[in-house]
Amino acid sequence: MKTEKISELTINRLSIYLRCLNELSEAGVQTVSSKLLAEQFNLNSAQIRKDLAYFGEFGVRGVGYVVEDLREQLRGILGLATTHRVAIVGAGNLGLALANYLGFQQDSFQIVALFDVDPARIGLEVRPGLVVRSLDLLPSVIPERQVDMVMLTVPAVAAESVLEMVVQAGVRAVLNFAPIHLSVRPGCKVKTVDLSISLESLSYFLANPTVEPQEE
Amino acid sequence: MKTEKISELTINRLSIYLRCLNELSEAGVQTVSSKLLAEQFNLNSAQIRKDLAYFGEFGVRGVGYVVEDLREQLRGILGLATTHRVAIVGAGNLGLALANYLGFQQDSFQIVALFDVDPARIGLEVRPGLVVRSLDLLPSVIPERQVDMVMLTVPAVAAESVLEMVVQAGVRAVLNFAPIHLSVRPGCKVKTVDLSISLESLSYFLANPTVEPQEE
DNA sequence: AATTGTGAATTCCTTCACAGCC
DNA sequence: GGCTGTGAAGGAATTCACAATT
Repeated sequence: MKTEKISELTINRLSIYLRCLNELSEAGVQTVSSKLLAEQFNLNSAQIRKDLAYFGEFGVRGVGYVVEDLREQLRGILGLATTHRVAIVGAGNLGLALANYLGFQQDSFQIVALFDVDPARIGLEVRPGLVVRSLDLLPSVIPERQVDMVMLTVPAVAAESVLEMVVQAGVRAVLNFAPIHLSVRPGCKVKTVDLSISLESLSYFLANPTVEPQEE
Repeated sequence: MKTEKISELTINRLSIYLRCLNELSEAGVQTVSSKLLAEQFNLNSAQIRKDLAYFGEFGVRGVGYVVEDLREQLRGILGLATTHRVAIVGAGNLGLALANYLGFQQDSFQIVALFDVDPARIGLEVRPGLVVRSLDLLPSVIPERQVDMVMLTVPAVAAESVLEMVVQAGVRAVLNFAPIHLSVRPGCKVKTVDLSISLESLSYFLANPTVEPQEE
């Protein structure tokens, strides 16, 4: 285990490797080589070995990696061994879609609270046990329900002030869907999913057909 | 205008600059310096100047950039002067949320078709003029409605085969929400928005609190 | 005086290539 | 023989620093 700082790019790839290991495990595969993993997502095998080597020596020379072992290691490294308790702020189309998205419920992320400012939405029971509550209740509900992560699906103009509330309530990880650059706050990690940027990047590609399409 | 290949990172930043210029324009600001722009999203001012310099000399030394001019230039470069016609494949929670998301409708992206395989969803009128249609109709509807972009909101297992259909129908730009690595197809650009990766990266941060939070 | 545009320097990330091990 | 782990090389992106321009 090195003490070097580990880049976000490496962490993102660990998620990708883990997903693949889950499939291999499902399929009953015992071991896998970095070469085989690399071919799945056209990456370089040395990159995979380097990524993993930041965290330990998980492989067996001449053999590869034991699927079950590496899978458990990655789940541990990524903090997925424990379930995260997630709140969604903003019960519009996107917020509700995320609340109902099955991909999260089953796994390591559980939606445990849902907030909005619109009185028309407050009280709506999205599914059994998950009711839209007033944003005013956020400061008390977040510690009460032990929320450790928030998804922000509020309009861009509201995002900065809601982030402030959320950080004050002790949350240290936020996934922001508002198309805006949020100011950096010590101790709180914010990741932004910006659909406009993605769409505009596709638009650029369409407008400039000389450029060959490439991996993002 | 250089002939160098321009990185995806540069293109993404152009979108960010454009959004800021739209706000400045709205506020009636005449000119802006790279330094001021940089401070908005803690970037380096040289980076902004370099990004812009790939496409031309838009600035005035000693003055900065004329907001309206640069705004129009960026809209042109990003292919936003013309409206894109977008189809959504997969009318589940996420697909419907995107179909109703106002952020797109007003701007350069117009949702003009919506597909699903589930008979229970086919025929649903999401809003006036936008009805969920059978996936079987995709090959004919896409050219008919002049769709040039697709958002894929189908389950991961279906994504690869739907992508094949979409590419066959002549679409060259796809925004994929399925948590899977899609194979690269010549002439078609695919961008993936992978929420699991984002969430797991936040989870890593929570599990490793020694690391300082940083810009994504 | 202020700010752009850009070569040079730096930092960061990826790939190569091979010693070491099973 | 096959595959990992890693130092060294190579490549890409960012930042510095300054000449050029208004």
